[in-house]
Amino acid sequence: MENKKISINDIAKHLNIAKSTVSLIINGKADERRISKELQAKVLDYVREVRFYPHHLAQSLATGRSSSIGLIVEDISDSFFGPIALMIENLAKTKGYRIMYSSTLGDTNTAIEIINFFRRSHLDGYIIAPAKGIENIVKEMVDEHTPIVLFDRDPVDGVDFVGTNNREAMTEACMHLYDRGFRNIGFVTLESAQSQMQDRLLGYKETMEKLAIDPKVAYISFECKKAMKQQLIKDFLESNPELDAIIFATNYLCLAGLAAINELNTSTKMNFGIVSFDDHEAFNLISPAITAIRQPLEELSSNIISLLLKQIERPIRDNPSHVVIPSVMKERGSSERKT
Amino acid sequence: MENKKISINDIAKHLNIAKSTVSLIINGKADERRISKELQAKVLDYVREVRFYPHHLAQSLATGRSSSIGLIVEDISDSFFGPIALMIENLAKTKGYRIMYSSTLGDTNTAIEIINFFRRSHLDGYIIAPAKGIENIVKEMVDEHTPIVLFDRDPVDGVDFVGTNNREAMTEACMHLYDRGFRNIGFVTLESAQSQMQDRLLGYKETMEKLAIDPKVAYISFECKKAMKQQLIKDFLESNPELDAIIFATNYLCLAGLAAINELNTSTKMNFGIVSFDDHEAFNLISPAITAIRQPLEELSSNIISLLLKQIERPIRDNPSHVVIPSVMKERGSSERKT
DNA sequence: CTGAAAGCGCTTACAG
DNA sequence: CTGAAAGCGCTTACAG
Repeated sequence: MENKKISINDIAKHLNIAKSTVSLIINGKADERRISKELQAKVLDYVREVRFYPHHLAQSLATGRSSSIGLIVEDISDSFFGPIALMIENLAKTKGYRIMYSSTLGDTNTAIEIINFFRRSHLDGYIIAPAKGIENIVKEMVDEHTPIVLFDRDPVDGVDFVGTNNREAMTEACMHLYDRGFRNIGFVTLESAQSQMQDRLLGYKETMEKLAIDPKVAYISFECKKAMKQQLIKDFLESNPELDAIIFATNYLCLAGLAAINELNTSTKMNFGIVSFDDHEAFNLISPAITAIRQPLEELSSNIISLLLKQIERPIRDNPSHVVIPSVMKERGSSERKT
Repeated sequence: MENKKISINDIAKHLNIAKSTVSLIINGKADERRISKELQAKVLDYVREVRFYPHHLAQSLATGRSSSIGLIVEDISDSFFGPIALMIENLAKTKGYRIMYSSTLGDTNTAIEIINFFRRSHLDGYIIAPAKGIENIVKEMVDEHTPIVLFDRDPVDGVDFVGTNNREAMTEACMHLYDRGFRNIGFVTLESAQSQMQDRLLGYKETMEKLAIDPKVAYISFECKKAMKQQLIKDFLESNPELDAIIFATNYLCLAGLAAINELNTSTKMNFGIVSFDDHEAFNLISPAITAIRQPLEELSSNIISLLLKQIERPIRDNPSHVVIPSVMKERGSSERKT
């Protein structure tokens, strides 16, 4: 009750000094303005006594800096974006920035709404895993000199980007299976125009061509429910009985695929080669354990945040960075030599 | 470049009217103030033309409402908090609120820092899965009439709370295993004073006593790495060879435990009863599939947000709510009748 | 029907 | 060494 929002004015009044003086002292600019140590101590003591914290919004409005970063991902509960969000938050926190986040669920309109909503807060910077169709709004922001880093997919010309080597990693996965004796390698991917998915597809197709293997691809819609995904993959497997290995373009497709494989008769699934793009905490527990292409989440996160902070601190935009951090394959039982 | 931050002032100047008029029109209060339709149209057209969006911070400062909610969880990348965060965000969005989130990683000091950081922004409300030792700061906020809802653990007297029936659900899990012939049921839990963990432990101990079964409990530290957790569980199993079933107090403990069990010799793990508190997307894929106690994430989320919005909209605090939403057990292969 | 003024809680030249 | 003033971009009584 009595704790009714104290302000810098109240403090100034109580201490009989100007509020500018209070502001300077609180912000550690007292020495450079040569304010007496006694006054400083007096103010700081009182500030502590009444537990005064400057109002962030007012500070932001006055300084033009919000100390907040907008993080826009596809799905915060996803096993790729969740950990990245956590790491980015922790890194940002050490530099005094907080995170405002939002999930687009891959929808263009949602993404645009979120971005515009965030822009009204004049955040200091944006980290975005872009949904399709937001190139224009991103360019608008760049034109306004808003610090912005894209990641994971769909780089935009002239904008900092951080991602992994999807195509090469997929090539490696294909060769890995081939080297271990698998000759009929299928690919289960999302029906998606996003660049990271296209690159994975491309890596697969190229390599199949090089190996003179007939490519077999299942395209699954992102929107359909898990049970539906599972059914579609099952259909795919049943109509392509010659397949002896499958590469999944994402870990949740792999999970759905494993459920599908479990439904098939045992003979089919014996000695079936499997590789997943993106690791998963449960891949080690399934038998056989699932071989996975792991994205280096920590390095992705640290590159993202450091590029953004560089832009925030030095708004003179130099050449945009395009950082590619290679994924590494973690071999497990599911891709052991075909016997 | 030319897009340099237009303001309500610029608009007023350009149109030769007062900025208060612009403000009223933008906020849809033009009719009630009987501003001519022509003026309204003129202003709105111009606003659209120059793509003007009111500065959120300035609005907040003037109105005292930030339209933002602080969400403080233990770990945003966790399979419990991630989905809850997503659902809360989506529900909040429909009411015009955005989310600022942060992860405490269970650390008291981190939690207090985060809360104080957020408080400086004078957010409209807070949703918190409390870390230990933040009761005082929570009470402080309540005294200041800050809308706040706690969830998942450690309710505080006089503060709205949403959680599940940990104790009863654990009792159910114990009885479930007992009914299926398991007679030596162990319990693997976190070394944690959090109420939800204590309640699960209590449910286990009580039921064991009732069943005249000797309780066997492993306490694992939250901080230790996954490999370490796995090792500790393995030790526990080896030193208690009579166990024929295990209940895990969280899903990630279960994942670590499954890895531990995999390392044991095959005879031990055959016909071993397993139940996990909290479901996991991979539990269906492991064989046998893992029986789990599922928390109703959607209902938890919707209750949390609606309690908070009620507080925000009607700051006259009435009796605090304490909502308990029962979990339901999903039976799978890992708890089939012992043969 | 519309405008001038005060205020939200800060910061930052500027002046002395 | 310290204070008075203007301003950040809004909203909201108040006045006419």
